[in-house]
Amino acid sequence: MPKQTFFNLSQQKIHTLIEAAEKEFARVPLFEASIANIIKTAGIPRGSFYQYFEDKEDLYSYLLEEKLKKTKVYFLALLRRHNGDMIEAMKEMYHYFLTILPNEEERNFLRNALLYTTNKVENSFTNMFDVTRDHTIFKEITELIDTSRFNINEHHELVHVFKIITAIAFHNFVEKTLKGLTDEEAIQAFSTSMDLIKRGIYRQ
Amino acid sequence: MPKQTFFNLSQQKIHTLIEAAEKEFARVPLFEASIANIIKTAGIPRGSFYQYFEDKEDLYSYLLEEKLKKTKVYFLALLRRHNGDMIEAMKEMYHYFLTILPNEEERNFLRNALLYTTNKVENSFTNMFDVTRDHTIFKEITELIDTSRFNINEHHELVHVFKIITAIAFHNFVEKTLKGLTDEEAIQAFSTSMDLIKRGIYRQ
DNA sequence: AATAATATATGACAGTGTGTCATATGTCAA
DNA sequence: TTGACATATGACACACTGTCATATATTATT
Repeated sequence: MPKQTFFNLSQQKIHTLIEAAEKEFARVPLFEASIANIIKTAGIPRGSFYQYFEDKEDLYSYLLEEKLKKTKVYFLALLRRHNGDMIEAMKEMYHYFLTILPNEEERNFLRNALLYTTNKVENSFTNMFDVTRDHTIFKEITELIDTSRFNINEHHELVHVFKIITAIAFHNFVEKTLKGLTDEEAIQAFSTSMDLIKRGIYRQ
Repeated sequence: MPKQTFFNLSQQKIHTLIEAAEKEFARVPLFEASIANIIKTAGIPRGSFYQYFEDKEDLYSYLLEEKLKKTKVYFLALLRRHNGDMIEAMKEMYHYFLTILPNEEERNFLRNALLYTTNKVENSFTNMFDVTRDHTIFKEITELIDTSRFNINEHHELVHVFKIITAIAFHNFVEKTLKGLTDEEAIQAFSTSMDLIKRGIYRQ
């Protein structure tokens, strides 16, 4: 978490800094990103950076979490729109990330995050469902989900269902990027996988 | 790929170098690993390292691929033992990685690989099934798998099934590590997920 | 055996980046 | 006006990387 000093900064300065950081993290993945570059772009002295943040990762985690928060909100909206059909909501989410994301920089940032810190991102997303962490959000989500649709015995299996769906979604995204699949191919592959787990992969 | 010069080295020297590298990559994830450390442990001059490898990643990828090769062979053996039941084979594989892996260093190496280069590892594993890459291995595997068990229409859906299973396995491993779950909890969670996708998550 | 051609070894060095710290400057309450 | 505290700044020590000129070994050629 950034230090209080950072949050005390003027809106203007915060904005400049975040812009500079996003640019750098869109250019290269975290491990290649350099503080030197960020402060050069933002026009602040080296010492100041360490006044605001612990280190590179501190700043990165902050940006990432902010983006994930928005993503979660968006997912909730999708869930509502699809009357609690988790899989349909996720399909649209996937589609959104592939084709509708606004600008190049945003897409590159996401790409770098997913390719090089997959576990961090995936886990943060998955944890939307984790009861032990945040009761309110869990309740909000589970209320939205149409569990009658699911073939589950106990309520806690719902968490597993969500994890399965996201694990597959992330896997597909990574594969798409690494193999250079087209958006259509990726969406098609994801749909196939979703259909498979819907109906079950073993014969009844 | 390491340069020819590396492979021309004496068995002794190769062994020392690999030992040193494995130690370093078990200590920290790739991005924190330092060549300086490896050459110090191996007792070779800096210049020599660059005579053998392109850079840090070159050496790392080589080690990882070697380990993955062995893993794939092991998985094939498991598949045979379980008469082509992919899910049972994967359950045992998961169990093997969690509890039977020989020594601490091996476990840490794996841990760092899976937490920080998940996509690389996961994809290499998944590609066992990729027809476009290596026909022979694909054939060998598909012949082992008892497809009659599966609820699939076309043969290519088999690839999806494998991807789904591995995606979930990797996800669970990462989650186990990050949340510090016990081996039993992790195996239990994985089993639950497998059972869910076997029977299908949607009501028929 | 002498020489040339080629492969390998070595460590000094320039370049780049990180995190720290002593010092300077600003802010605000007593 | 002063002191206490918060913030800003850039020089610096340290760590690591990749390269290159030079030294040495190996093999082929006459």
